[in-house]
Amino acid sequence: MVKARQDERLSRAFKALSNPTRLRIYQQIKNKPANELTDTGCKLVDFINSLKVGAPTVSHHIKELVNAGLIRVERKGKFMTCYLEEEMREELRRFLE
Amino acid sequence: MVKARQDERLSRAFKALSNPTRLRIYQQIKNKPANELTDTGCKLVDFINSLKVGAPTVSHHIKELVNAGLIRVERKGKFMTCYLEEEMREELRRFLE
DNA sequence: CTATCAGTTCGACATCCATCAAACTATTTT
DNA sequence: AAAATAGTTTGATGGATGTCGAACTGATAG
Repeated sequence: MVKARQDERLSRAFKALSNPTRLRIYQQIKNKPANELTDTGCKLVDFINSLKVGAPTVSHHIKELVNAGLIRVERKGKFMTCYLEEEMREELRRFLE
Repeated sequence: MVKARQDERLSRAFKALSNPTRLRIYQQIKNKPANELTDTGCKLVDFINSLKVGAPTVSHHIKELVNAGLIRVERKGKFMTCYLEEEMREELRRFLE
Protein backbone atom coordinates (compact mmCIF):
# COMPACT_ATOMS: atom_id res chain seq x y z
CA MET A 1 0.00 0.00 0.00
CA VAL A 2 1.57 3.23 -1.18
CA LYS A 3 -0.78 5.42 0.82
CA ALA A 4 0.46 4.02 4.10
CA ARG A 5 4.04 4.88 3.25
CA GLN A 6 3.07 8.43 2.44
CA ASP A 7 1.18 8.69 5.73
CA GLU A 8 4.30 7.45 7.41
CA ARG A 9 6.42 10.14 5.73
CA LEU A 10 3.92 12.87 6.45
CA SER A 11 3.46 12.04 10.11
CA ARG A 12 7.22 11.88 10.59
CA ALA A 13 7.54 15.33 9.04
CA PHE A 14 4.77 16.69 11.24
CA LYS A 15 6.40 15.13 14.26
CA ALA A 16 9.62 16.93 13.42
CA LEU A 17 7.74 20.22 13.31
CA SER A 18 5.85 19.51 16.53
CA ASN A 19 8.68 20.67 18.76
CA PRO A 20 8.81 24.46 19.24
CA THR A 21 12.58 24.62 18.99
CA ARG A 22 12.60 22.54 15.82
CA LEU A 23 9.79 24.61 14.36
CA ARG A 24 11.87 27.73 14.98
CA ILE A 25 14.88 26.22 13.27
CA TYR A 26 12.83 25.12 10.28
CA GLN A 27 11.18 28.51 10.03
CA GLN A 28 14.51 30.32 9.97
CA ILE A 29 15.90 28.04 7.30
CA LYS A 30 12.76 28.59 5.26
CA ASN A 31 12.86 32.37 5.63
CA LYS A 32 16.57 32.93 5.22
CA PRO A 33 17.78 30.59 2.48
CA ALA A 34 21.50 30.03 2.23
CA ASN A 35 23.29 32.20 -0.28
CA GLU A 36 26.83 31.31 -1.35
CA LEU A 37 27.79 34.81 -2.45
CA THR A 38 26.61 36.96 0.42
CA ASP A 39 27.50 34.30 2.94
CA THR A 40 24.11 34.75 4.56
CA GLY A 41 21.94 31.74 5.24
CA CYS A 42 21.51 29.38 8.11
CA LYS A 43 24.60 28.14 9.80
CA LEU A 44 24.24 25.59 12.51
CA VAL A 45 26.47 27.58 14.83
CA ASP A 46 24.00 30.47 14.76
CA PHE A 47 21.30 28.21 16.11
CA ILE A 48 23.61 27.06 18.86
CA ASN A 49 24.28 30.67 19.83
CA SER A 50 20.77 32.07 19.51
CA LEU A 51 18.54 29.32 20.87
CA LYS A 52 18.04 28.62 24.53
CA VAL A 53 19.23 25.02 24.29
CA GLY A 54 22.70 23.57 24.26
CA ALA A 55 24.81 22.38 21.35
CA PRO A 56 24.02 18.67 21.79
CA THR A 57 20.32 19.46 21.70
CA VAL A 58 20.61 21.57 18.57
CA SER A 59 22.61 18.83 16.93
CA HIS A 60 19.91 16.34 17.86
CA HIS A 61 17.12 18.54 16.49
CA ILE A 62 18.92 19.15 13.23
CA LYS A 63 19.31 15.42 12.78
CA GLU A 64 15.60 14.96 13.35
CA LEU A 65 14.75 17.53 10.69
CA VAL A 66 17.13 15.85 8.26
CA ASN A 67 15.73 12.38 9.00
CA ALA A 68 12.24 13.71 8.43
CA GLY A 69 13.33 14.89 5.00
CA LEU A 70 12.59 18.53 5.79
CA ILE A 71 16.10 19.93 5.45
CA ARG A 72 19.57 18.94 4.35
CA VAL A 73 22.92 19.96 5.74
CA GLU A 74 26.25 20.55 4.04
CA ARG A 75 29.62 21.58 5.29
CA LYS A 76 30.64 24.93 3.81
CA GLY A 77 34.24 25.49 4.85
CA LYS A 78 34.24 25.95 8.57
CA PHE A 79 30.49 25.77 9.07
CA MET A 80 27.55 23.45 8.63
CA THR A 81 24.93 25.14 6.52
CA CYS A 82 21.25 24.19 6.40
CA TYR A 83 19.12 24.01 3.27
CA LEU A 84 15.41 23.56 2.89
CA GLU A 85 14.14 20.44 1.14
CA GLU A 86 11.59 22.02 -1.15
CA GLU A 87 10.04 18.73 -2.19
CA MET A 88 8.95 17.87 1.31
CA ARG A 89 7.63 21.36 1.85
CA GLU A 90 5.57 20.91 -1.31
CA GLU A 91 4.29 17.56 -0.16
CA LEU A 92 3.12 19.01 3.13
CA ARG A 93 1.51 21.96 1.37
CA ARG A 94 -0.34 19.61 -0.96
CA PHE A 95 -1.59 17.59 1.97
CA LEU A 96 -3.23 20.68 3.45
CA GLU A 97 -5.10 21.49 0.24
CA MET B 1 5.22 38.80 21.33
CA VAL B 2 2.51 37.68 18.93
CA LYS B 3 4.85 35.53 16.90
CA ALA B 4 5.55 33.25 19.84
CA ARG B 5 1.88 32.56 20.34
CA GLN B 6 1.49 31.61 16.70
CA ASP B 7 4.49 29.31 16.95
CA GLU B 8 2.83 27.77 19.95
CA ARG B 9 -0.40 27.20 18.01
CA LEU B 10 1.41 25.84 14.98
CA SER B 11 3.58 23.41 16.86
CA ARG B 12 0.58 22.12 18.77
CA ALA B 13 -1.25 21.53 15.49
CA PHE B 14 1.75 19.76 14.02
CA LYS B 15 2.05 17.64 17.13
CA ALA B 16 -1.55 16.56 16.71
CA LEU B 17 -0.80 15.48 13.15
CA SER B 18 2.39 13.70 14.16
CA ASN B 19 0.62 10.54 15.25
CA PRO B 20 -0.23 8.21 12.32
CA THR B 21 -3.65 7.33 13.71
CA ARG B 22 -4.53 10.96 14.25
CA LEU B 23 -3.26 11.85 10.80
CA ARG B 24 -5.57 9.19 9.36
CA ILE B 25 -8.53 10.57 11.26
CA TYR B 26 -7.79 14.12 10.17
CA GLN B 27 -7.33 13.04 6.58
CA GLN B 28 -10.69 11.29 6.49
CA ILE B 29 -12.48 14.27 7.98
CA LYS B 30 -10.80 16.51 5.42
CA ASN B 31 -11.68 14.25 2.49
CA LYS B 32 -15.21 13.32 3.47
CA PRO B 33 -16.87 16.45 4.86
CA ALA B 34 -20.06 15.97 6.84
CA ASN B 35 -23.24 16.42 4.86
CA GLU B 36 -26.53 16.83 6.72
CA LEU B 37 -28.73 15.68 3.85
CA THR B 38 -27.01 12.54 2.65
CA ASP B 39 -25.97 11.59 6.17
CA THR B 40 -22.44 10.97 4.95
CA GLY B 41 -19.51 12.53 6.74
CA CYS B 42 -17.30 11.46 9.56
CA LYS B 43 -18.91 9.89 12.55
CA LEU B 44 -16.76 9.06 15.49
CA VAL B 45 -18.16 5.54 15.65
CA ASP B 46 -16.80 4.82 12.18
CA PHE B 47 -13.30 5.55 13.40
CA ILE B 48 -13.82 3.25 16.34
CA ASN B 49 -14.91 0.46 14.01
CA SER B 50 -12.37 0.95 11.24
CA LEU B 51 -9.16 1.80 13.06
CA LYS B 52 -6.97 -0.71 14.79
CA VAL B 53 -7.16 1.00 18.16
CA GLY B 54 -9.82 0.84 20.86
CA ALA B 55 -12.61 3.29 21.66
CA PRO B 56 -10.79 5.04 24.53
CA THR B 57 -7.83 5.68 22.29
CA VAL B 58 -9.98 7.09 19.50
CA SER B 59 -11.75 9.31 22.02
CA HIS B 60 -8.39 10.52 23.25
CA HIS B 61 -7.12 11.26 19.73
CA ILE B 62 -10.25 13.15 18.79
CA LYS B 63 -9.84 15.32 21.85
CA GLU B 64 -6.27 16.08 20.86
CA LEU B 65 -7.34 17.16 17.40
CA VAL B 66 -10.03 19.38 18.90
CA ASN B 67 -7.61 20.91 21.42
CA ALA B 68 -5.18 21.61 18.63
CA GLY B 69 -7.91 23.53 16.83
CA LEU B 70 -7.85 21.23 13.82
CA ILE B 71 -11.39 19.88 14.03
CA ARG B 72 -14.62 20.37 15.94
CA VAL B 73 -17.18 17.82 17.04
CA GLU B 74 -20.95 18.03 17.34
CA ARG B 75 -23.56 15.57 18.40
CA LYS B 76 -25.93 14.84 15.53
CA GLY B 77 -28.71 12.75 17.02
CA LYS B 78 -27.20 9.43 17.96
CA PHE B 79 -23.70 10.13 16.70
CA MET B 80 -20.80 12.44 17.23
CA THR B 81 -19.87 14.03 13.92
CA CYS B 82 -16.52 15.57 13.09
CA TYR B 83 -15.99 18.80 11.17
CA LEU B 84 -12.83 20.31 9.79
CA GLU B 85 -11.70 23.67 11.17
CA GLU B 86 -10.89 25.40 7.92
CA GLU B 87 -9.16 28.35 9.56
CA MET B 88 -6.49 26.20 11.10
CA ARG B 89 -6.00 24.31 7.87
CA GLU B 90 -5.46 27.67 6.17
CA GLU B 91 -3.00 28.77 8.81
CA LEU B 92 -0.94 25.61 8.34
CA ARG B 93 -1.06 25.96 4.57
CA ARG B 94 0.12 29.55 4.82
CA PHE B 95 3.01 28.50 7.04
CA LEU B 96 4.27 26.15 4.35
CA GLU B 97 4.27 28.84 1.66
C1' DC C 1 51.92 21.65 16.43
C1' DT C 2 49.02 23.28 19.70
C1' DA C 3 44.95 25.65 20.96
C1' DT C 4 40.53 26.91 19.67
C1' DC C 5 36.22 26.56 17.55
C1' DA C 6 32.32 23.75 15.46
C1' DG C 7 29.87 19.99 15.95
C1' DT C 8 28.75 14.95 17.39
C1' DT C 9 28.15 10.95 20.38
C1' DC C 10 27.03 8.85 24.65
C1' DG C 11 24.78 8.05 28.93
C1' DA C 12 21.55 9.55 32.14
C1' DC C 13 17.23 11.39 33.63
C1' DA C 14 12.70 13.37 33.89
C1' DT C 15 8.76 14.03 31.36
C1' DC C 16 5.40 13.04 27.93
C1' DC C 17 2.59 9.90 24.97
C1' DA C 18 -0.18 5.91 23.04
C1' DT C 19 -2.56 2.36 24.36
C1' DC C 20 -5.52 -0.63 26.98
C1' DA C 21 -9.02 -2.57 30.38
C1' DA C 22 -12.45 -1.42 33.46
C1' DA C 23 -15.88 1.29 34.91
C1' DC C 24 -18.70 4.92 33.90
C1' DT C 25 -22.46 8.27 31.38
C1' DA C 26 -25.78 9.23 27.97
C1' DT C 27 -28.71 8.29 24.30
C1' DT C 28 -31.53 5.17 21.64
C1' DT C 29 -34.01 0.99 20.72
C1' DT C 30 -37.03 -2.72 22.04
C1' DA D 1 -37.89 -0.09 32.06
C1' DA D 2 -34.38 -3.03 30.37
C1' DA D 3 -30.97 -3.80 26.92
C1' DA D 4 -28.01 -2.13 23.60
C1' DT D 5 -25.21 1.28 21.47
C1' DA D 6 -22.05 5.40 21.52
C1' DG D 7 -18.76 7.58 23.82
C1' DT D 8 -15.89 9.29 28.04
C1' DT D 9 -13.00 9.01 32.19
C1' DT D 10 -9.60 6.95 34.99
C1' DG D 11 -5.55 4.56 36.14
C1' DA D 12 -1.82 1.85 34.72
C1' DT D 13 2.14 0.76 31.85
C1' DG D 14 5.78 0.51 28.38
C1' DG D 15 8.05 3.22 25.31
C1' DA D 16 9.46 7.60 23.08
C1' DT D 17 11.30 12.40 23.60
C1' DG D 18 13.98 16.65 25.13
C1' DT D 19 17.51 18.07 27.59
C1' DC D 20 21.94 18.14 29.69
C1' DG D 21 27.08 17.37 30.92
C1' DA D 22 31.07 15.08 29.66
C1' DA D 23 33.87 13.32 26.52
C1' DC D 24 34.87 12.99 21.85
C1' DT D 25 36.21 14.25 16.55
C1' DG D 26 37.56 17.26 12.95
C1' DA D 27 38.74 21.53 10.90
C1' DT D 28 40.94 26.02 11.34
C1' DA D 29 43.87 29.62 13.29
C1' DG D 30 47.78 31.14 15.83
